[in-house]
Amino acid sequence: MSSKLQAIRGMNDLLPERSPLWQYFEQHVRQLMAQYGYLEMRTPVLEQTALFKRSIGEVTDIVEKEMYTFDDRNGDSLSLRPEGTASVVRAAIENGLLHNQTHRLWYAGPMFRHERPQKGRYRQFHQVGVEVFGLEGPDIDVEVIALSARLWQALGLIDHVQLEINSLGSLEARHAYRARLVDYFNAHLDQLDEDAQRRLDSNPLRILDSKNPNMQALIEAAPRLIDHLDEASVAHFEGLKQRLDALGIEYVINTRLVRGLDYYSRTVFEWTTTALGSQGTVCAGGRYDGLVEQLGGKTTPAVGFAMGVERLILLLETLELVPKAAEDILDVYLMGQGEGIDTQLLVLGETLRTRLPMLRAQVHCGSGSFKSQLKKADKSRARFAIMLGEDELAAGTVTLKDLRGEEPQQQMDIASLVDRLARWIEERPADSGHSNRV
RNA sequence: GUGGGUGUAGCUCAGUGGUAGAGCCCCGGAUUGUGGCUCCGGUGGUCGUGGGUUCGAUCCCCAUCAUCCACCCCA
Repeated sequence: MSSKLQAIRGMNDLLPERSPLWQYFEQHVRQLMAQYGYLEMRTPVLEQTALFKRSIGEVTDIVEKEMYTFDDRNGDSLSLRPEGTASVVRAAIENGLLHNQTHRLWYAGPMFRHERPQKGRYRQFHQVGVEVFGLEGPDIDVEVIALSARLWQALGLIDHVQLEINSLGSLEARHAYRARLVDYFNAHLDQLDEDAQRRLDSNPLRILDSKNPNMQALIEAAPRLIDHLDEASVAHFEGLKQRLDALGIEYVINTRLVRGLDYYSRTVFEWTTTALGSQGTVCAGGRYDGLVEQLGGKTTPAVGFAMGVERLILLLETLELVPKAAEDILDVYLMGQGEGIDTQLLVLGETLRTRLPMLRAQVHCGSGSFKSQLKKADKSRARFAIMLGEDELAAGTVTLKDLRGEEPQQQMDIASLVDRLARWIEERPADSGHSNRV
């Protein structure tokens, strides 16, 4: 077995059969970002380990036991990025993007965490994220949430996800609350399970997230972060809710909603689903006003989110929300039989692609009976077969066969063929099936 | 990192202590150059890997790797 070459655990190949699905999703993302005027940022997958230690938090699980960290040949400690925000902030600082400017940015790409793989969770996984710098009001928080809501709308997911919001308050308010919470739990130490006792030191806010039914009463009675916010954060949160209401975006306030990463403050939100088992969060984000400064830039308010692409695609598949047309990759399949026909097919294919750049055409290569070629044409999911044989060659025509409709096949010259296919391109279904839904 | 389930054909899975099967897929055929439905035929597997028990293991045992689900963590 040791000699067998295989992919690294938790790292998956995207097979051709599934790539149209990903492209369907990615096209919606690109269109969405364009709609809001967000610009794409691309950063390396490798960074200095120190970047993540300083941003995510030295004692978080992600940094302590889930990062792919190794020494470079010259002894520098490098890490594969476990998330996108730290890199974007680093790049923004390094390239001077944050000097009294605002930026609305997005990114997409692979992230790496050494976790035990399970449904919707892999060691190399993909995120699409948004980061906005230089804007401090709840208005931009709402824009970012509205942007994500629009994506769910476009993908047909809006009825299957729920928005949860909370406020973590200022850093000071949160630290003060954290102390109160630790006191509270310390007073009831005997009721805490093993996990909770461990978290009491590392991340006490996470105890509020516990799924242990035996602790729910204790958690219910715990002091609530939302009751201990500073005044400015309360106003910010009110502003957030008021604007969400104005946009008709439904939400629930989840006072137990916290973040695994240290850099968040004030607004936090999560889009969740019940359709994916235990990996219910498909998108999460919030405000991180302190991070830029923490990483050496000048104080800059910031807000953003990241979504898990694998989880969203899984959700689309589970709910059967991917329009069939998204998996059609061909309009026409060119085939035929006879002396020198293969060359004629290649020529015709190139002619059609030149005349109709939007046409998706594939030419049959290799041998095969007429029957088997037609079978391949059918399998290819192309709408039409274009057939060329000795008859057509002699007459200077081609035969167009509609593989999916009622119309009988027809012999025609090339000009008519181009006209007919041009009409098809006009009427063929867009693969963005849900975007027109109200 | 912890617990449990599963590894047999490209895919989904049966199966037996005496070296293996189905369906789908793929290929070919059912009169000339016509797919989808049907029928017939065919290709294809060192039964995840290594070791042990045994006269003999795909089957029992151990280990290992992979995968799935949950915990943990998180998008």
